[in-house]
Amino acid sequence: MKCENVPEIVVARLPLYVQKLNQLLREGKGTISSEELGELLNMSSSQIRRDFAYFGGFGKKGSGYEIISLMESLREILNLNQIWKMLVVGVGHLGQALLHYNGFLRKGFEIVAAFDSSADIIGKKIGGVVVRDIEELEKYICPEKIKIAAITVPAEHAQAVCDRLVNCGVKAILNYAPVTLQVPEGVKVSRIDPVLSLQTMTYYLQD
Amino acid sequence: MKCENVPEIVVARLPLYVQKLNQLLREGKGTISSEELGELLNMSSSQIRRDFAYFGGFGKKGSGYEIISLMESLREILNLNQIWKMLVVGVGHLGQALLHYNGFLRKGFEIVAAFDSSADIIGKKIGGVVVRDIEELEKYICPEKIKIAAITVPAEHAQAVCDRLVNCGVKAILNYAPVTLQVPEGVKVSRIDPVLSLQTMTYYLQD
DNA sequence: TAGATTGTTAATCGATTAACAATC
DNA sequence: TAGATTGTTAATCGATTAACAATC
Repeated sequence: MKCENVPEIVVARLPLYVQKLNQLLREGKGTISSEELGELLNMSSSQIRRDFAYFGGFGKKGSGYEIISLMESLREILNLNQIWKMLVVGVGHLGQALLHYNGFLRKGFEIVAAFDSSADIIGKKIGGVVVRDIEELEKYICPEKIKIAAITVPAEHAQAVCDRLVNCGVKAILNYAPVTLQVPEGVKVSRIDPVLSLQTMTYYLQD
Repeated sequence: MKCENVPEIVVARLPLYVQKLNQLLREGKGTISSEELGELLNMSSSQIRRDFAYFGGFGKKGSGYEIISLMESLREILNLNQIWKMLVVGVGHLGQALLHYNGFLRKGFEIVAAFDSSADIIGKKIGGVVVRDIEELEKYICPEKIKIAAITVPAEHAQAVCDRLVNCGVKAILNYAPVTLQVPEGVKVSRIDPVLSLQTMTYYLQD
């Protein structure tokens, strides 16, 4: 399985494949062609075969892809066969919603700690996790070697929190704050901002 | 202001510019160069100038861009100078979080109605909005001419809900369900799925 | 004026697609 | 074997960047 120089845009499609293959599996399907998978995901069969080719190809000429084994291979490539520990920093409305959401754990991302600066909420238990004082961030996280964090603090504090997280060895950040974060090379940031998405779509709306 | 054939990827960057310009404005800055804006947004100055050129260009050679007027122009292009009405379909944990979130309204997106199929929640008022029976979706939405909806129903119902929304004239969908929706041409879908983002980032993580 | 910075073009880079030999 | 479909290459398409004349 060769994996050098895979474009990021290709990597970003792999979870989409995993998700659809998982659904097909539950529906009892055994194999699928790139053509059919493409139709389900609104992409070309060429692109799918090209994407898989970066990792050596998983199919059988003439009959397509075995869904179980393809999914397993992709999950392996994406490092999904483990429970990833994750922090939440900022326990306002949004942070609380994340703590209550069980979809993360179901997909292998376990929220192991939450931090906030407000005395009103520090010490409370939310969604099974005790909220800690943000001042204890470094003390808690550095020895734990946690690689993933979600930032759900107000915009004006997001960069400072980000810096502290990066300083503690966090390498992947889910950024819910409406700001563009600056991070050193090697740290990945994904922005989750539904408002940006809406503002893009309104370009195409009349009225 | 020429606006034909603007690539979607360019349109998707415009809200990012608006957001950063808004921040700069609040900080009291008056003008900015493409170079400086690029640094703040982690992109090249060339790209920024090229993006603006699709709409005719907004700068002054030698001195850069006036922040207020650039922002106003971009907001106009994106149709942001109005309140957009928006529906939420599915009032589980996630839907309720959206109804309580005031960031949408602050940015010009007003949630005017919510729908669910569960008798337990129909009729309740959440975040200032009464939850209606999903069966009344068409009756409510068609005359209202609402263009934007958020789908927060379980994965297995998302496509059916989507079809009904599209049928009622909805043209922009914020899809929180973990499925790829099929929509006719002219309807835009934005997926909000933090798990997909996490699964992309874990590719780059060791361990 | 001199310096700065735009708007725009051409060159480069990278991603997608079409095509097809290989082969199950 | 014949039909189907992959893996892969080359061609195409589109986006980004570099460069610079125009000009504030």
